[in-house]
Amino acid sequence: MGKYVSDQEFDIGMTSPKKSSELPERSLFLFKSLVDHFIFDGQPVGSRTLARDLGLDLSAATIRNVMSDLEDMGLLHSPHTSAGRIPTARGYRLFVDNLLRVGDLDAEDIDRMAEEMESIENTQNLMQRTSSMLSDITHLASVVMLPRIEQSKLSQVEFVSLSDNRILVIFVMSDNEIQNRIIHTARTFSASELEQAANYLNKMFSGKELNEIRKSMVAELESMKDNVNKLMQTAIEMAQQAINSNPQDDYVIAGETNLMGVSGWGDIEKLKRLFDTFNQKRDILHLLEQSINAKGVQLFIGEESGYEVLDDCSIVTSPYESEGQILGVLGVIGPTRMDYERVIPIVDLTAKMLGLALNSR
Amino acid sequence: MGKYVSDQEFDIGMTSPKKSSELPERSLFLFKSLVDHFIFDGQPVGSRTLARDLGLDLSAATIRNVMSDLEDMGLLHSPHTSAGRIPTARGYRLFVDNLLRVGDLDAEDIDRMAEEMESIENTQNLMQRTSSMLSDITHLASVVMLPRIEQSKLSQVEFVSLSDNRILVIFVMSDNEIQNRIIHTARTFSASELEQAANYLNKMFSGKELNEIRKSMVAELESMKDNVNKLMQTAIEMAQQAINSNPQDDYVIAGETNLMGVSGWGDIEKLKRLFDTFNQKRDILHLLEQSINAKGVQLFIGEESGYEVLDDCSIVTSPYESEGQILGVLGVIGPTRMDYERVIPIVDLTAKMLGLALNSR
DNA sequence: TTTTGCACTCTTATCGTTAGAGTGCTAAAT
DNA sequence: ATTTAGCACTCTAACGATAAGAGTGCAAAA
Repeated sequence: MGKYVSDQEFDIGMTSPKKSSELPERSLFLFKSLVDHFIFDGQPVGSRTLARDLGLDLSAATIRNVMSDLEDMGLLHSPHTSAGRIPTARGYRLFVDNLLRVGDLDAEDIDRMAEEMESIENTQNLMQRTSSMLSDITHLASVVMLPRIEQSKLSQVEFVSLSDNRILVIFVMSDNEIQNRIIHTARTFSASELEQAANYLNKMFSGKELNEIRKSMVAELESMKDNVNKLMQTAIEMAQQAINSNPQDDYVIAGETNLMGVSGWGDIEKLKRLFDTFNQKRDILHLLEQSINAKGVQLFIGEESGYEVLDDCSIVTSPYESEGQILGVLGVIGPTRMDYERVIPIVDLTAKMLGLALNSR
Repeated sequence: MGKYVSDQEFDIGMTSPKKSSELPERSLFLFKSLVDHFIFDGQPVGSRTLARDLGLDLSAATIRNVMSDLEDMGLLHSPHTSAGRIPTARGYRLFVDNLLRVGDLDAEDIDRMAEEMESIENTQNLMQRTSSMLSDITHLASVVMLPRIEQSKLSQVEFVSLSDNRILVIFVMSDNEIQNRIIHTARTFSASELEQAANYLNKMFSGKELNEIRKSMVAELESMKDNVNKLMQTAIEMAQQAINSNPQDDYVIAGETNLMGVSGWGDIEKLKRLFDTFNQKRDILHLLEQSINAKGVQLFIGEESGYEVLDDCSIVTSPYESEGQILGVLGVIGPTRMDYERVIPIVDLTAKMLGLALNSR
């Protein structure tokens, strides 16, 4: 298996891309160096350090002037007078939009990942493992939104009669995922009635997406009112009921603990709020859904996410798709000061590989 | 619904219960007061405070003498010379074994809990919600071990043929839990063959526990060698295969974040190790399994658990059972300095209610 | 435009000091 | 024989002063 080479320019922007011509070459170079430096060791970086570490023939004072300009433009920020400077959210944005050169991936990581993904049969497990691998490789927290079952296709319906008017409804989805629900019916149905109903539904809906099915069902129910095949009606109501109550979890998360002990993350109260947010899932889910129609990797840097708890976080997401159909979103969550050059291609590739793994089913 | 009144003496001890006669009444009283005090506000408590807060006609000096004795016996411990004293693990042990008077529960909590439990149909969800409620009420982290599927009874087996030699095996368990697995077969089976096989298995094994089934299967396979009903043999192998791969999670956990920001829990590295332990599940599971044959509530205080990460924690567990059969263990994890008088009856009751909820299915 | 020099600011670490809390011990009191 | 009072002692936490170090900004020189 070959090395990963980014095969597209990442469209990472939410804001219109800055014209880099607004800034002289040198300022940009210094800026990038500063961000690199800060990402590396997490300390505010001052003019001296930069002058020393860069091979350039520039004095600290010159660099100070440049930095002062950059600060005026809102790209840098000083925690206090005698500290160095750190990038602002806008600074990171410029950095990832215009300055970033995403690296290649370690071929070994890729092989391991591909191998493991192929060996997993169950979709739920696949998502779980994908998330684990993603967080292991990036050393960040990782989330994988589960594929919307509405968007996967129904492959087969079966009814199994249990005791006492209880019927087990089984939906076999095209990705081998099984959905099942026990429903209670008004009267008892015979085995042949159930078989008949299942046949009907299979003929009718097999191969269709669940949300498609949901729509046509309403019409179906109408046209059937007088037709009076009571069983059919009940069967469809059953299926309706089974679709509507969708208790599946919305995403899996892994490696949250990687966020503990991130330098500068000393505040335990903040950390608690962050973890609570993960557990409630609602906010994170909204955020992920915003990326579901993005063409590729997407970033939310600091306050850009719009959620206060995530102010010190960056989120890197990518939708994953199978057979041209977007199924969900995955991504990582980490400190704004994360190694974007490394993380972005990893997220990108993971999404693609997950798509492939889902394809081969 | 009435108030909860403890209907048994909790057998909480791991060590042989201390004879309280070894200590004079007054010392015991002072000791209990000190523990109460420390549990309440988390600060080491000194002789002055105790003398003041207790109505007793004792000077601080006297109390100091008593405390000194208690310290010699390993029940108390001073963080440093000029701090007050705090209970040791052995101290807590004495406290819960001999000094504890468990309180009654808030009737409102009980009603809410019972109501919610009844309304949940799916076992997995029941466990999840039970854990959430338990952590909400106690403000601690809570774990609920999932019922061993080996110990729940098989109610029905069904085979559904999918395309390409793939067969969906469905086990309907007595608690309405559904187990299913897709298996691959060497050849294609007709619908009637599958039905026949299912009928056979149902007749053979319905109403039996899975571990029981597993045992008899081996014998079954032997006796069938020459009998040559190939289908049967395959069917049994299928079921065997389905039972063996048991991908279910071992426990659910809720409210971990309650452990963040516990006073004295400032060390973020420790916290990370604790959360990692939760995620790996292995150690916690071992611990829970130790309580599976206890008669009732069981406590592991501080180092008693034997796991270093849990040195500052206490774990309160109780097995839950349904129809006389022990199904699993639930419990809470919190700082050693937790409100035992409140927590113990809650854990006890939750286990009982979970048992009841499982019964009525 | 860049650099040098310098005054200035702010953080961090260190040290000494002090106040307060709590102990342990001894001698007196009950 | 207990209990209490008195007192010296220890340790922590808080405060302030001080000094070192890092980094800035600005003005004047290169």
